[in-house]
Amino acid sequence: MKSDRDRSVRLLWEPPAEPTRGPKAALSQSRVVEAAIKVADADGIDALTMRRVAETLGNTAMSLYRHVPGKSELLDLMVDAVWGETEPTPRGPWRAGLEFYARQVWAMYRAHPWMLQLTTSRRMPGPHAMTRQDAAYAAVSELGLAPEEIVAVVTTVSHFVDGVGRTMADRVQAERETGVSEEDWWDGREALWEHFTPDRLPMMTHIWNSGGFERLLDEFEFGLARVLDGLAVFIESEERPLVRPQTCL
Amino acid sequence: MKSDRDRSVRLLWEPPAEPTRGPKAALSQSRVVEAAIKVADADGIDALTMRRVAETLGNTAMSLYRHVPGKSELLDLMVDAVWGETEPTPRGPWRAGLEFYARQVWAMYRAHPWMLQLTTSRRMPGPHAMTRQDAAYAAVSELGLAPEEIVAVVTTVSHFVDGVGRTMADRVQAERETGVSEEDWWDGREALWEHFTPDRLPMMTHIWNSGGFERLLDEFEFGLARVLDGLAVFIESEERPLVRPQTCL
DNA sequence: CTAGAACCGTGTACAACGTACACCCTGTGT
DNA sequence: ACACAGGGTGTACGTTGTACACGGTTCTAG
Repeated sequence: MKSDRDRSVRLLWEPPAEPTRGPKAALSQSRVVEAAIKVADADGIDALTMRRVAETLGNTAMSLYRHVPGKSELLDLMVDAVWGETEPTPRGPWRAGLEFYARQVWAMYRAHPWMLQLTTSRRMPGPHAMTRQDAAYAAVSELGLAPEEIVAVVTTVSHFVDGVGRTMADRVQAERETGVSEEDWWDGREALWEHFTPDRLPMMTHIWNSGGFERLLDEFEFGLARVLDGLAVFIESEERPLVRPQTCL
Repeated sequence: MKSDRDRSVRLLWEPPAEPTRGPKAALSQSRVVEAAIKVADADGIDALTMRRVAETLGNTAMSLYRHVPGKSELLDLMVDAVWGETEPTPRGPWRAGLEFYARQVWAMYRAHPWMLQLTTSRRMPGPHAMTRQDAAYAAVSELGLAPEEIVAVVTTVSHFVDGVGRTMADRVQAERETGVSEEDWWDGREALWEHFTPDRLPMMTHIWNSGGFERLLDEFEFGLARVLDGLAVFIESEERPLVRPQTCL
């Protein structure tokens, strides 16, 4: 148990020690991670099998296990490698900082939608993810907020970006799996439209008939502006209401 | 293809036709869906196998296929059944309405965290999910918003709730899989704390030392209040800036 | 300079998954 | 009475992660 967890920590935070003996390795940890990211980018997280990664490297599945303890740890490494591609939030006014952070994460999710399909909570955090988050905290560090308020503010932005990202990622995956674009998919749904009757779905039919679904606003841009507006209200208010968790599961 | 999609629509929107001939069925579509939800609630979405569901019903795996076309469609049915457990948003002031909607969805996610691990975008929407969303649109229908603005406002709330829900769901799943509570997990991470040095992670060590991570604010309550504040700024402003998508993937 | 340890990659094998298929049994409409 | 529609079972296949034993390669200790 303990050794397992310590091993995972070392795996992410310390560079792999290179051996002094044995034949020269054709593979390496970074090459495996790189290849795995490429596979996930190209064909989605479901296509990421050990056999497939090995194949793109010209080796067999079991060869990967010399460089990576298992698939779960490979995912850890992939996640942190992708975080490493982002820019840390620079110092500056809080709103610009949070916006920068949000855009970086959003760009990351767009480039690697599979990131959102990986469970993140208990996954071991790596150094890149941590430093990026640290820089985001720094963006709101000089507003006189309590420490827990700093965390809450950044977390709120993260949750929003995660939310938009997830629906985007789902869309990408669905398009890849079915080979049908979002529009074509919904167009082919005559059997569904039959159930769109004004008595059952009054608002939806109204929005539909007035073309509201055809000229949608940008989900990310719209939502981000609102979230930052809301945080501004909080940050600029004199007395800030503290919200403590009561039964937070 | 076409018949496939039409079949999925009928599966969700029309009650299953009951047969006139043949032996009395021990199972039924609703019993299968019910059992599947119970399994997912108890042991997570990964434990939801056809064999396992059948077992809890006292049957074999293949028997399920008489009542459900396949696992994917079973998931569709589970999702819509859970939506059916929520209250539709009542009429009233917009802010109370959106708050009600957010709390309903949040409660739904807390009761069934696996909902957030299912891909939602291309999943066939069922009648319950649709009517709930319709009622949410209705909450902001009388503010003089353009149709696409109505959609954007509700979508923003949804994205936030999805975001909080996801981290909550991840936490629940991790606790179940490892049998270790969130606190114990992080406590056992000495090897990780060694890397928490002020030069690498200045903000995090500062927040940590001042105990900010130990008295966190309620993520849902805090974030929801900010998001609604931000939407209020938008709704009450005279000229609303329209944000159109440019290259939305 | 040589023996052996350390290391790299391979091949085989297993359990668990969704589900296609062939089968037998049960009950109703003609 | 009988055909047949429908319910449930047993077997089997392909795919997944990975444990294990093995053979080849290179550096280090004696």
